[in-house]
Amino acid sequence: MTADRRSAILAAATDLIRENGVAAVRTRDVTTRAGVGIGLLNHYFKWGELRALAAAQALWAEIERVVPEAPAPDRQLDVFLARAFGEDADPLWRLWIEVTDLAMSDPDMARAAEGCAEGILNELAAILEQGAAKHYWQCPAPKAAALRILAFHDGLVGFVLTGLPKVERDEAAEHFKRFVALELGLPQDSHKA
Amino acid sequence: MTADRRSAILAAATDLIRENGVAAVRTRDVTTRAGVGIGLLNHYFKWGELRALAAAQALWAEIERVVPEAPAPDRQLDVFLARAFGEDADPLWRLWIEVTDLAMSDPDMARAAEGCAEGILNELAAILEQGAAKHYWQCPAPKAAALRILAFHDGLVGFVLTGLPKVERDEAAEHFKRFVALELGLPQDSHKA
DNA sequence: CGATATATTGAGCACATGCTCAACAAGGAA
DNA sequence: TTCCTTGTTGAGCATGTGCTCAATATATCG
Repeated sequence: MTADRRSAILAAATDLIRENGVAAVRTRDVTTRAGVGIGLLNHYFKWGELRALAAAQALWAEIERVVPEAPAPDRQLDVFLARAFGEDADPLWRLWIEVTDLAMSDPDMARAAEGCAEGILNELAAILEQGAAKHYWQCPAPKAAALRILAFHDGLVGFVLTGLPKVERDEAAEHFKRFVALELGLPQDSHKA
Repeated sequence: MTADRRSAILAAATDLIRENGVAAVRTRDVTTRAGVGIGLLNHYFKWGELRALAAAQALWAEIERVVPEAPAPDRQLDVFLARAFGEDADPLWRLWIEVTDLAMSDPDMARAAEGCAEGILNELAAILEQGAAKHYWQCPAPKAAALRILAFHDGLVGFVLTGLPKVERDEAAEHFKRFVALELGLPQDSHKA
Protein backbone atom coordinates (compact mmCIF):
# COMPACT_ATOMS: atom_id res chain seq x y z
CA MET A 1 0.00 0.00 0.00
CA THR A 2 1.49 3.31 -1.11
CA ALA A 3 0.19 5.50 1.74
CA ASP A 4 -2.76 3.85 3.43
CA ARG A 5 -5.46 4.41 0.83
CA ARG A 6 -8.00 3.24 3.37
CA SER A 7 -7.38 6.35 5.43
CA ALA A 8 -7.41 8.45 2.28
CA ILE A 9 -10.89 7.17 1.44
CA LEU A 10 -12.19 7.85 4.93
CA ALA A 11 -10.65 11.32 4.91
CA ALA A 12 -12.13 12.12 1.50
CA ALA A 13 -15.57 11.00 2.67
CA THR A 14 -15.25 13.15 5.79
CA ASP A 15 -14.25 16.22 3.79
CA LEU A 16 -17.06 15.78 1.28
CA ILE A 17 -19.62 15.36 4.04
CA ARG A 18 -18.39 18.54 5.70
CA GLU A 19 -18.71 20.37 2.40
CA ASN A 20 -21.99 19.01 1.10
CA GLY A 21 -23.80 17.16 3.86
CA VAL A 22 -24.28 13.44 4.30
CA ALA A 23 -27.13 12.85 1.88
CA ALA A 24 -25.41 14.50 -1.07
CA VAL A 25 -22.25 12.39 -1.01
CA ARG A 26 -21.96 9.34 -3.34
CA THR A 27 -19.42 6.54 -3.46
CA ARG A 28 -18.02 7.88 -6.74
CA ASP A 29 -17.54 11.34 -5.25
CA VAL A 30 -15.46 9.81 -2.49
CA THR A 31 -13.26 7.65 -4.69
CA THR A 32 -12.71 10.51 -7.14
CA ARG A 33 -11.72 12.87 -4.32
CA ALA A 34 -9.44 10.24 -2.82
CA GLY A 35 -7.88 9.59 -6.24
CA VAL A 36 -8.72 5.94 -6.02
CA GLY A 37 -10.67 3.33 -7.97
CA ILE A 38 -14.30 2.65 -7.18
CA GLY A 39 -13.55 -0.92 -6.24
CA LEU A 40 -11.21 0.02 -3.43
CA LEU A 41 -13.95 1.70 -1.45
CA ASN A 42 -15.96 -1.49 -1.48
CA HIS A 43 -12.86 -3.50 -0.67
CA TYR A 44 -12.27 -1.62 2.56
CA PHE A 45 -15.80 -0.56 3.54
CA LYS A 46 -19.46 -1.10 3.13
CA TRP A 47 -20.91 2.23 2.10
CA GLY A 48 -23.26 2.49 5.04
CA GLU A 49 -20.44 1.98 7.53
CA LEU A 50 -18.07 4.35 5.78
CA ARG A 51 -20.74 7.01 5.63
CA ALA A 52 -21.50 6.68 9.33
CA LEU A 53 -17.80 6.72 10.24
CA ALA A 54 -17.14 9.75 8.07
CA ALA A 55 -20.23 11.56 9.35
CA ALA A 56 -19.05 11.09 12.93
CA GLN A 57 -15.58 12.38 12.05
CA ALA A 58 -17.12 15.33 10.22
CA LEU A 59 -19.23 16.11 13.28
CA TRP A 60 -16.22 16.06 15.58
CA ALA A 61 -14.27 18.25 13.18
CA GLU A 62 -17.11 20.80 13.07
CA ILE A 63 -17.45 20.71 16.82
CA GLU A 64 -13.76 21.42 17.29
CA ARG A 65 -13.96 24.23 14.77
CA VAL A 66 -16.96 25.88 16.42
CA VAL A 67 -16.38 25.15 20.09
CA PRO A 68 -12.96 26.45 21.03
CA GLU A 69 -11.19 25.64 24.24
CA ALA A 70 -11.16 28.51 26.69
CA PRO A 71 -9.27 29.01 29.94
CA ALA A 72 -12.13 29.30 32.44
CA PRO A 73 -15.62 27.82 32.40
CA ASP A 74 -17.33 31.21 32.45
CA ARG A 75 -15.34 32.29 29.41
CA GLN A 76 -16.26 29.03 27.70
CA LEU A 77 -19.91 29.66 28.40
CA ASP A 78 -19.56 33.22 27.13
CA VAL A 79 -18.12 31.94 23.88
CA PHE A 80 -20.78 29.27 23.64
CA LEU A 81 -23.54 31.82 24.11
CA ALA A 82 -21.99 34.23 21.64
CA ARG A 83 -21.45 31.69 18.87
CA ALA A 84 -24.41 29.41 19.42
CA PHE A 85 -26.49 31.04 16.70
CA GLY A 86 -23.83 32.56 14.48
CA GLU A 87 -23.80 31.61 10.81
CA ASP A 88 -20.38 30.25 11.49
CA ALA A 89 -21.95 27.34 13.32
CA ASP A 90 -24.49 26.54 10.61
CA PRO A 91 -22.52 23.72 8.99
CA LEU A 92 -22.29 21.98 12.34
CA TRP A 93 -25.99 22.19 13.08
CA ARG A 94 -27.06 21.32 9.55
CA LEU A 95 -24.91 18.25 9.80
CA TRP A 96 -26.27 17.47 13.24
CA ILE A 97 -29.87 17.66 12.04
CA GLU A 98 -29.11 15.48 9.06
CA VAL A 99 -27.27 12.89 11.12
CA THR A 100 -29.90 12.61 13.83
CA ASP A 101 -32.59 12.29 11.16
CA LEU A 102 -30.68 9.51 9.42
CA ALA A 103 -29.98 7.84 12.77
CA MET A 104 -33.71 7.18 13.15
CA SER A 105 -33.58 4.64 10.31
CA ASP A 106 -29.87 3.80 10.04
CA PRO A 107 -28.35 1.81 12.93
CA ASP A 108 -24.79 2.45 11.75
CA MET A 109 -25.38 6.18 11.80
CA ALA A 110 -27.05 5.95 15.19
CA ARG A 111 -24.09 4.10 16.65
CA ALA A 112 -21.61 6.54 15.15
CA ALA A 113 -23.50 9.62 16.36
CA GLU A 114 -23.98 8.25 19.89
CA GLY A 115 -20.50 9.23 20.94
CA CYS A 116 -20.87 12.76 19.60
CA ALA A 117 -24.13 13.35 21.41
CA GLU A 118 -22.87 12.03 24.72
CA GLY A 119 -19.60 13.87 24.25
CA ILE A 120 -21.23 17.26 23.74
CA LEU A 121 -23.56 16.65 26.65
CA ASN A 122 -20.74 15.68 28.98
CA GLU A 123 -18.54 18.57 27.87
CA LEU A 124 -21.26 21.09 28.61
CA ALA A 125 -22.08 19.37 31.89
CA ALA A 126 -18.43 19.60 32.88
CA ILE A 127 -18.34 23.32 32.14
CA LEU A 128 -21.47 23.86 34.17
CA GLU A 129 -20.10 21.86 37.06
CA GLN A 130 -16.77 23.68 37.08
CA GLY A 131 -18.48 27.06 36.95
CA ALA A 132 -20.72 26.07 39.85
CA ALA A 133 -17.72 24.90 41.85
CA LYS A 134 -16.12 28.32 41.35
CA HIS A 135 -19.40 30.00 42.27
CA TYR A 136 -19.77 31.68 38.88
CA TRP A 137 -23.32 30.36 38.90
CA GLN A 138 -25.54 27.76 40.54
CA CYS A 139 -26.06 24.32 39.07
CA PRO A 140 -27.06 21.53 41.43
CA ALA A 141 -27.56 18.99 38.60
CA PRO A 142 -25.08 19.74 35.80
CA LYS A 143 -26.01 16.83 33.56
CA ALA A 144 -29.71 17.57 33.71
CA ALA A 145 -29.10 21.27 33.17
CA ALA A 146 -26.83 20.53 30.22
CA LEU A 147 -29.54 18.34 28.75
CA ARG A 148 -32.13 21.09 29.05
CA ILE A 149 -29.82 23.72 27.63
CA LEU A 150 -28.89 21.52 24.68
CA ALA A 151 -32.52 20.61 24.06
CA PHE A 152 -33.56 24.24 24.01
CA HIS A 153 -30.65 25.08 21.78
CA ASP A 154 -31.39 22.22 19.38
CA GLY A 155 -34.99 23.29 19.09
CA LEU A 156 -34.13 26.91 18.41
CA VAL A 157 -31.41 26.02 15.93
CA GLY A 158 -33.89 23.86 14.07
CA PHE A 159 -36.26 26.81 13.85
CA VAL A 160 -33.54 29.15 12.63
CA LEU A 161 -32.17 26.76 10.00
CA THR A 162 -35.47 25.48 8.65
CA GLY A 163 -37.55 28.62 9.10
CA LEU A 164 -40.29 26.39 10.57
CA PRO A 165 -41.44 28.54 12.22
CA LYS A 166 -39.50 31.56 11.05
CA VAL A 167 -37.14 32.89 13.75
CA GLU A 168 -34.36 35.45 13.37
CA ARG A 169 -30.89 34.57 14.57
CA ASP A 170 -30.56 37.40 17.09
CA GLU A 171 -34.05 36.70 18.40
CA ALA A 172 -33.11 33.08 18.96
CA ALA A 173 -29.83 34.13 20.59
CA GLU A 174 -31.74 36.35 23.02
CA HIS A 175 -34.17 33.59 23.96
CA PHE A 176 -31.23 31.31 24.51
CA LYS A 177 -29.21 33.67 26.69
CA ARG A 178 -32.32 34.35 28.72
CA PHE A 179 -32.91 30.66 29.27
CA VAL A 180 -29.33 29.88 30.23
CA ALA A 181 -29.30 32.78 32.69
CA LEU A 182 -32.51 31.50 34.22
CA GLU A 183 -31.23 27.96 34.36
CA LEU A 184 -28.04 28.98 36.17
CA GLY A 185 -29.61 31.49 38.51
CA LEU A 186 -27.89 34.46 36.90
CA PRO A 187 -29.14 38.03 36.42
CA GLN A 188 -31.13 38.50 33.22
CA ASP A 189 -28.89 40.87 31.25
CA SER A 190 -25.59 39.07 31.35
CA HIS A 191 -24.77 35.84 33.10
CA LYS A 192 -21.93 37.56 34.87
CA ALA A 193 -22.23 40.33 37.50
CA MET B 1 -64.06 10.99 -14.16
CA THR B 2 -65.54 8.24 -12.00
CA ALA B 3 -64.96 9.80 -8.57
CA ASP B 4 -62.22 12.41 -8.71
CA ARG B 5 -59.18 10.22 -8.99
CA ARG B 6 -57.00 13.27 -8.35
CA SER B 7 -58.31 13.43 -4.78
CA ALA B 8 -57.92 9.68 -4.49
CA ILE B 9 -54.25 9.97 -5.38
CA LEU B 10 -53.65 12.76 -2.89
CA ALA B 11 -55.52 10.85 -0.19
CA ALA B 12 -53.54 7.68 -0.88
CA ALA B 13 -50.27 9.61 -0.68
CA THR B 14 -51.36 11.18 2.61
CA ASP B 15 -52.30 7.83 4.12
CA LEU B 16 -49.07 6.18 3.05
CA ILE B 17 -47.00 9.02 4.45
CA ARG B 18 -48.82 8.74 7.76
CA GLU B 19 -48.12 5.01 7.80
CA ASN B 20 -44.53 4.92 6.59
CA GLY B 21 -43.07 8.41 6.64
CA VAL B 22 -42.28 10.69 3.75
CA ALA B 23 -39.00 9.19 2.58
CA ALA B 24 -40.35 5.66 2.28
CA VAL B 25 -43.24 6.43 -0.06
CA ARG B 26 -42.79 5.93 -3.85
CA THR B 27 -44.97 6.95 -6.77
CA ARG B 28 -45.87 3.33 -7.44
CA ASP B 29 -46.98 2.82 -3.83
CA VAL B 30 -49.35 5.74 -4.19
CA THR B 31 -50.89 4.69 -7.50
CA THR B 32 -51.27 1.12 -6.30
CA ARG B 33 -52.98 2.26 -3.09
CA ALA B 34 -55.21 4.62 -5.05
CA GLY B 35 -56.08 1.83 -7.50
CA VAL B 36 -54.91 3.93 -10.39
CA GLY B 37 -52.40 3.75 -13.25
CA ILE B 38 -48.91 5.16 -12.80
CA GLY B 39 -49.45 7.67 -15.57
CA LEU B 40 -52.32 9.37 -13.83
CA LEU B 41 -50.18 10.53 -10.93
CA ASN B 42 -47.88 12.31 -13.35
CA HIS B 43 -50.86 13.67 -15.24
CA TYR B 44 -52.20 15.47 -12.17
CA PHE B 45 -49.01 16.14 -10.17
CA LYS B 46 -45.29 16.44 -10.17
CA TRP B 47 -44.04 14.05 -7.55
CA GLY B 48 -42.29 16.71 -5.49
CA GLU B 49 -45.44 18.79 -5.25
CA LEU B 50 -47.69 15.86 -4.46
CA ARG B 51 -45.33 14.69 -1.77
CA ALA B 52 -45.21 18.11 -0.15
CA LEU B 53 -48.98 18.48 -0.33
CA ALA B 54 -49.55 15.04 1.12
CA ALA B 55 -46.95 15.56 3.83
CA ALA B 56 -48.68 18.75 4.94
CA GLN B 57 -52.05 16.98 5.03
CA ALA B 58 -50.52 14.10 6.95
CA LEU B 59 -49.06 16.55 9.46
CA TRP B 60 -52.39 18.26 10.00
CA ALA B 61 -54.12 14.92 10.40
CA GLU B 62 -51.59 13.83 13.03
CA ILE B 63 -51.89 17.14 14.82
CA GLU B 64 -55.65 16.81 15.02
CA ARG B 65 -55.31 13.25 16.28
CA VAL B 66 -52.81 14.14 19.00
CA VAL B 67 -53.92 17.62 20.04
CA PRO B 68 -57.55 17.43 21.13
CA GLU B 69 -59.77 20.40 21.63
CA ALA B 70 -60.52 21.11 25.25
CA PRO B 71 -62.97 23.48 26.92
CA ALA B 72 -60.63 25.76 28.87
CA PRO B 73 -57.04 26.81 28.19
CA ASP B 74 -55.71 25.33 31.42
CA ARG B 75 -57.22 21.97 30.53
CA GLN B 76 -55.73 22.25 27.07
CA LEU B 77 -52.32 22.90 28.56
CA ASP B 78 -52.78 20.00 30.97
CA VAL B 79 -53.53 17.70 28.07
CA PHE B 80 -50.62 19.09 26.11
CA LEU B 81 -48.24 18.48 28.99
CA ALA B 82 -49.59 15.01 29.61
CA ARG B 83 -49.42 13.85 26.00
CA ALA B 84 -46.38 15.74 24.79
CA PHE B 85 -44.03 12.79 25.25
CA GLY B 86 -46.42 9.87 25.04
CA GLU B 87 -45.72 7.17 22.45
CA ASP B 88 -49.06 8.09 21.01
CA ALA B 89 -47.55 11.28 19.64
CA ASP B 90 -44.48 9.60 18.10
CA PRO B 91 -45.87 9.42 14.55
CA LEU B 92 -46.51 13.14 14.61
CA TRP B 93 -43.01 14.05 15.79
CA ARG B 94 -41.27 11.55 13.55
CA LEU B 95 -43.11 13.08 10.65
CA TRP B 96 -42.29 16.57 11.86
CA ILE B 97 -38.59 15.80 12.08
CA GLU B 98 -38.61 14.25 8.62
CA VAL B 99 -40.50 17.15 7.07
CA THR B 100 -38.34 19.89 8.60
CA ASP B 101 -35.24 18.01 7.51
CA LEU B 102 -36.52 17.72 3.94
CA ALA B 103 -37.61 21.35 3.99
CA MET B 104 -33.96 22.40 4.26
CA SER B 105 -33.34 21.22 0.70
CA ASP B 106 -36.85 21.00 -0.82
CA PRO B 107 -38.63 24.34 -1.41
CA ASP B 108 -41.99 22.64 -2.05
CA MET B 109 -41.78 20.89 1.29
CA ALA B 110 -40.71 24.10 3.01
CA ARG B 111 -43.70 25.98 1.59
CA ALA B 112 -46.09 23.20 2.56
CA ALA B 113 -44.77 22.91 6.11
CA GLU B 114 -44.76 26.66 6.70
CA GLY B 115 -48.48 26.73 7.44
CA CYS B 116 -48.22 23.85 9.90
CA ALA B 117 -45.41 25.45 11.85
CA GLU B 118 -47.08 28.84 12.08
CA GLY B 119 -50.39 27.16 12.88
CA ILE B 120 -49.04 25.22 15.83
CA LEU B 121 -47.19 28.26 17.11
CA ASN B 122 -50.27 30.47 16.92
CA GLU B 123 -52.50 27.85 18.49
CA LEU B 124 -50.22 27.49 21.49
CA ALA B 125 -49.81 31.26 21.72
CA ALA B 126 -53.59 31.63 21.77
CA ILE B 127 -53.90 29.13 24.60
CA LEU B 128 -51.22 30.92 26.58
CA GLU B 129 -52.88 34.27 26.01
CA GLN B 130 -56.32 33.02 27.04
CA GLY B 131 -54.94 31.41 30.17
CA ALA B 132 -53.15 34.62 31.08
CA ALA B 133 -56.33 36.64 30.52
CA LYS B 134 -58.12 34.33 32.95
CA HIS B 135 -55.21 34.59 35.43
CA TYR B 136 -54.44 30.90 35.32
CA TRP B 137 -50.83 31.94 34.78
CA GLN B 138 -48.68 34.87 33.69
CA CYS B 139 -47.61 35.37 30.11
CA PRO B 140 -46.76 38.90 29.00
CA ALA B 141 -45.55 37.78 25.54
CA PRO B 142 -47.57 34.76 24.43
CA LYS B 143 -45.99 34.37 20.99
CA ALA B 144 -42.46 34.51 22.34
CA ALA B 145 -43.34 32.13 25.16
CA ALA B 146 -44.98 29.74 22.73
CA LEU B 147 -41.86 29.83 20.58
CA ARG B 148 -39.65 28.99 23.55
CA ILE B 149 -41.91 26.21 24.73
CA LEU B 150 -42.10 24.66 21.28
CA ALA B 151 -38.34 24.96 20.82
CA PHE B 152 -37.69 23.22 24.12
CA HIS B 153 -40.25 20.58 23.26
CA ASP B 154 -38.82 20.01 19.78
CA GLY B 155 -35.35 19.60 21.19
CA LEU B 156 -36.42 17.11 23.82
CA VAL B 157 -38.58 15.14 21.40
CA GLY B 158 -35.60 14.89 19.08
CA PHE B 159 -33.53 13.46 21.93
CA VAL B 160 -36.23 10.96 22.88
CA LEU B 161 -36.89 9.76 19.34
CA THR B 162 -33.29 9.56 18.17
CA GLY B 163 -31.67 8.60 21.45
CA LEU B 164 -29.01 11.24 20.73
CA PRO B 165 -28.40 11.72 23.54
CA LYS B 166 -30.41 9.00 25.25
CA VAL B 167 -33.30 10.42 27.28
CA GLU B 168 -36.18 8.53 28.83
CA ARG B 169 -39.72 9.65 28.05
CA ASP B 170 -40.74 10.38 31.62
CA GLU B 171 -37.50 12.20 32.26
CA ALA B 172 -38.15 14.39 29.23
CA ALA B 173 -41.73 14.95 30.35
CA GLU B 174 -40.49 16.13 33.74
CA HIS B 175 -38.01 18.56 32.23
CA PHE B 176 -40.76 19.87 30.01
CA LYS B 177 -43.29 20.39 32.77
CA ARG B 178 -40.62 22.17 34.80
CA PHE B 179 -39.80 24.41 31.87
CA VAL B 180 -43.41 25.32 31.16
CA ALA B 181 -44.08 26.00 34.83
CA LEU B 182 -41.06 28.28 34.98
CA GLU B 183 -42.08 30.04 31.79
CA LEU B 184 -45.59 30.74 33.04
CA GLY B 185 -44.67 31.67 36.59
CA LEU B 186 -46.36 28.63 38.10
CA PRO B 187 -45.35 26.58 41.15
CA GLN B 188 -42.91 23.78 40.34
CA ASP B 189 -45.02 20.71 41.08
CA SER B 190 -48.10 21.41 39.05
CA HIS B 191 -48.86 24.43 36.94
CA LYS B 192 -52.07 24.93 38.87
CA ALA B 193 -52.47 25.83 42.56
C1' DC C 1 14.62 -13.80 -12.17
C1' DG C 2 10.25 -16.18 -11.38
C1' DA C 3 6.45 -17.16 -8.43
C1' DT C 4 3.21 -15.97 -5.32
C1' DA C 5 0.45 -12.85 -2.69
C1' DT C 6 -1.56 -8.60 -2.14
C1' DA C 7 -3.39 -4.17 -3.71
C1' DT C 8 -6.03 -1.81 -7.09
C1' DT C 9 -8.85 -0.87 -11.11
C1' DG C 10 -13.26 0.31 -13.59
C1' DA C 11 -16.51 -1.48 -17.04
C1' DG C 12 -20.53 -3.36 -16.21
C1' DC C 13 -24.35 -5.38 -13.44
C1' DA C 14 -28.54 -5.13 -10.64
C1' DC C 15 -31.71 -2.62 -8.91
C1' DA C 16 -34.47 1.43 -7.87
C1' DT C 17 -37.44 5.15 -9.32
C1' DG C 18 -39.60 9.37 -11.52
C1' DC C 19 -41.60 10.13 -15.70
C1' DT C 20 -42.95 9.63 -20.94
C1' DC C 21 -45.97 8.60 -24.50
C1' DA C 22 -48.36 5.81 -27.76
C1' DA C 23 -52.35 3.41 -27.12
C1' DC C 24 -56.88 2.69 -25.35
C1' DA C 25 -61.54 3.67 -23.06
C1' DA C 26 -65.62 6.41 -22.15
C1' DG C 27 -68.73 9.96 -22.68
C1' DG C 28 -70.91 13.38 -25.31
C1' DA C 29 -71.93 16.19 -29.56
C1' DA C 30 -73.18 16.22 -34.36
C1' DT D 1 -72.84 5.86 -35.96
C1' DT D 2 -68.76 8.74 -36.31
C1' DC D 3 -65.74 11.91 -34.43
C1' DC D 4 -63.61 14.38 -30.93
C1' DT D 5 -62.36 15.42 -26.24
C1' DT D 6 -61.01 13.92 -22.01
C1' DG D 7 -59.52 10.55 -18.79
C1' DT D 8 -56.59 6.61 -18.11
C1' DT D 9 -53.16 2.98 -18.70
C1' DG D 10 -48.53 0.68 -18.08
C1' DA D 11 -44.52 -1.02 -20.67
C1' DG D 12 -40.56 1.07 -21.20
C1' DC D 13 -37.11 4.90 -20.93
C1' DA D 14 -33.56 7.74 -18.63
C1' DT D 15 -31.10 8.30 -14.89
C1' DG D 16 -28.80 7.45 -10.68
C1' DT D 17 -26.16 4.51 -7.60
C1' DG D 18 -24.09 0.70 -4.64
C1' DC D 19 -21.43 -3.05 -5.59
C1' DT D 20 -19.08 -7.18 -8.28
C1' DC D 21 -15.36 -9.43 -10.27
C1' DA D 22 -12.19 -10.61 -13.81
C1' DA D 23 -8.18 -8.30 -15.11
C1' DT D 24 -4.10 -5.83 -14.01
C1' DA D 25 -0.42 -3.62 -11.37
C1' DT D 26 2.63 -3.79 -7.48
C1' DA D 27 5.11 -5.72 -3.73
C1' DT D 28 7.37 -9.62 -1.41
C1' DC D 29 9.82 -13.76 -1.02
C1' DG D 30 12.87 -17.75 -2.46
